[in-house]
Amino acid sequence: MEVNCLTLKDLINPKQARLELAIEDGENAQKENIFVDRSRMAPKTPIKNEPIDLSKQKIFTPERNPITPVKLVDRQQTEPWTPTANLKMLISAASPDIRDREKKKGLFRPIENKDDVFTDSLQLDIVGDSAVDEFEKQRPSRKQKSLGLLCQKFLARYPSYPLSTEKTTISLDEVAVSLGVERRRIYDIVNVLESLHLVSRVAKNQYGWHGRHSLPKTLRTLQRLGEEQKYEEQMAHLQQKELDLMDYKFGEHRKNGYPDSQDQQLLDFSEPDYSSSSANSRKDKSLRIMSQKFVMLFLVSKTKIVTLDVAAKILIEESQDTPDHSKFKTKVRRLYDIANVLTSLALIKKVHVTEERGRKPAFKWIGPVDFSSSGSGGYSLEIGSLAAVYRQKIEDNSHESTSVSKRVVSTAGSSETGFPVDSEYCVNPLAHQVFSVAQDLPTFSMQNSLNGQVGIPLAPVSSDVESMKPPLLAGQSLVYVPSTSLFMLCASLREGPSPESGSEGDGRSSEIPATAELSLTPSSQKRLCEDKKSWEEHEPATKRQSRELEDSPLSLVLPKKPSDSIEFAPGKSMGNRGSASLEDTHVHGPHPAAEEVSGNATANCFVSSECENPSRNTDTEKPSKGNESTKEASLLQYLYVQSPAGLNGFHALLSGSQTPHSVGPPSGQLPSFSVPCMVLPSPTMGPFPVVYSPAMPVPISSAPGTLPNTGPVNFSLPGLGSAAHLLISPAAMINPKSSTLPSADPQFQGQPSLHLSPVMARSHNVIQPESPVYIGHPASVVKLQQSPVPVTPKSMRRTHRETFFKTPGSLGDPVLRSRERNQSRNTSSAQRRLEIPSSGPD
DNA sequence: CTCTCCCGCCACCCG
DNA sequence: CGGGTGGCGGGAGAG
Repeated sequence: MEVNCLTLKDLINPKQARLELAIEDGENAQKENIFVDRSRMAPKTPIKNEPIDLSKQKIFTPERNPITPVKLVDRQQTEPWTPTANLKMLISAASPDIRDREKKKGLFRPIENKDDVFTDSLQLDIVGDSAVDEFEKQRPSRKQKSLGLLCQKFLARYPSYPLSTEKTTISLDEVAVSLGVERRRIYDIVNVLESLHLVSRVAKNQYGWHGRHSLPKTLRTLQRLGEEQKYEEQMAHLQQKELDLMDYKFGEHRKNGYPDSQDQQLLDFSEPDYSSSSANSRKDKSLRIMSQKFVMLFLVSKTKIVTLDVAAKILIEESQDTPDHSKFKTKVRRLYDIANVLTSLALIKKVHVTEERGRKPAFKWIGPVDFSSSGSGGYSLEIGSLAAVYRQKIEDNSHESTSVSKRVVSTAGSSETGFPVDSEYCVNPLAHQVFSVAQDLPTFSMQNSLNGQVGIPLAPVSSDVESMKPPLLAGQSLVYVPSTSLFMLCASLREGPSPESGSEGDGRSSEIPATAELSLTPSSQKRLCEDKKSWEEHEPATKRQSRELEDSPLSLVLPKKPSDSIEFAPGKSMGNRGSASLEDTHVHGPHPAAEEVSGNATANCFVSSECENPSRNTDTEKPSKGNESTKEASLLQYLYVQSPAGLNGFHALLSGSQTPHSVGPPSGQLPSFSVPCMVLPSPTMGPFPVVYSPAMPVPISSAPGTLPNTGPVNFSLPGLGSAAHLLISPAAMINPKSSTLPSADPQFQGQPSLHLSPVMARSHNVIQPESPVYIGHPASVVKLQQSPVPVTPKSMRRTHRETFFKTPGSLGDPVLRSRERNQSRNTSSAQRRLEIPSSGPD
């Protein structure tokens, strides 16, 4: 009720309402960090504040950050109505229908306006005087209402990696109100999130927020399922067909007898982690299932690119729907909805695939890949049928000219992987891929690569690696193309495919039995769910964390922000060696520029040590590691590789001593490679050498616990400053994209960074802007730049937040606030509602 | 034009 | 039955 009042009030006098809110904020800010605060704070900490649309939004610029709250306030005061409000008014005036509609939605609208207002205000600041632009932006364009944006807002409310102890409940009503949308839209978001286990239904109108902790696991499961479903095959089949037939007729493929029957149930493993009683009674949950299948397609795809039409066709086939055009159309619509959510999760990114036929909308998986199915290795690619040769051109929307057209020959087994695309984005940089990439690199624009991010395959994906991996050569593993200022570091850790898989399976099994079992049957899946559930619910946080490590929240991590730059598994933060080591490293190494080598070595040592020490991988290791690492460091040997001509002065140091403990190629063919390596960029790159020391040897799967362990990758940039060091967890490297993208997706990435030490943050801040790696990504840059200051409160804050959950410093954090708010809400829904008015509408 | 996908009607289902 | 859910597809904005 009160909510209504509030909204009405707002409606009547938005400005006033806003002020009131502000006041309240001030009052309550400390106990309740509310959105309101957020909005105000936003200027300071843009990151959390606004969900940034990775793919779409270019609007946001660093400038925004500087904005001071004061200004914001002033502006608001001076401007009675926000542009958005005006716009809306105009619109409603113009259209009676709209007006009516507005009235109907009256309750929601106000809030929505508020949101818009804030957003607008920010934008305005950015834009400056250009009223026109402002207007344009102000207008509640379709984009502003897009599901993706909405989803980002939604996600912004919750921590990506909530503490295990903390249970966040999501009230659909509340969310809908606070986001100013109809509940219907929230369902769309929640359904997709639920399909990934980011949330689960707790009760009517109530969802539990789980965050991304289990995402890797879920993805792994989906990948496996996808493999079982032979989606890859199906996709290949469809693609091939398209080549052959311009007109695709539904039903043609069915004969293939792809397993479709099980899907429903299998996919249905989305059973909530919370023992949600009611949970999914919905008749079909098709959106959820669709979402899962869609994800599966990416996961099984070698290219990690899925065109909507193919996805739609596969889905239609499976659903046994009559393949009429309308169905197809509808499917595609749904896929867009799903894709929007997935995009806001930084799991996929939009691209276009150009084939003979023309350009097709598609999405590329940019999320974590380290979770790779590896384990069982069960399903080997037997895609002999794929022997289709097709040429695809993938364009990254984000940037103009660069499109790479590649010819992909998929021969049985190996070829598919060869997709340039992957390499392009470095999602899964395999040695061979790297090669191809290198050739193509010139064509890529920085942006592209950046968007895609730099990827270092720390944990080779078994599937991909196995079949395709060519022998690794020192030269191959690292590619640096100065000309484009794009540099890619690719190292594949494991060589022996077989060994890897085996090891992986073992390790994994040991660690996560449930996973191994996933298998095909629905029951198993359910089990999975249950396991997860129990796991989350009952398992001690510490244990859980350790496990999670494997899962790789890490992969998500790319340092958007200084603090974020290094993400560790959330759990890790607590005591994991990984984090500790990193910190130590930072502490030690930061100073001397000269340290490029020595310092790097040190850093590497740490990393390598981790790698070398299998034990560490397991949960056993701890902070103590730092010491050990140091010791070991001394032992490490590096091979200095002169920059190949092509590399333009890029230097690489490879540690020869290291041997992949877990993976250890039987013959030790490429032992040298498995080692962490240091890469020193040439002058081109700038003063700072980049050191990359992936814990290559450890296949993720093989040493699940270690995963994170793989050890952080160190990039040290002596030139930048004394302290400039970048440590990137291997996992992170794997999914550079995600990390990079994160900029768009502040919350996710930002939060994870538990371990960043101030130094780290500092260094990042300094470095990133300049570092080639980051250049391409506008968003990332922004974030990075956010805190030019050596140690930004923000970064610190985050760190604390993540690590300790709640700290004084974190107060300012919107996310945290929201989280807290939610928790408080949990207590009573009624209260929540009450709160909403005041706090909710930020 | 095509691509996207918002919007909200209305059918399901559950309590 | 009422209300929470969510399938579905018309139709319009964006490019």
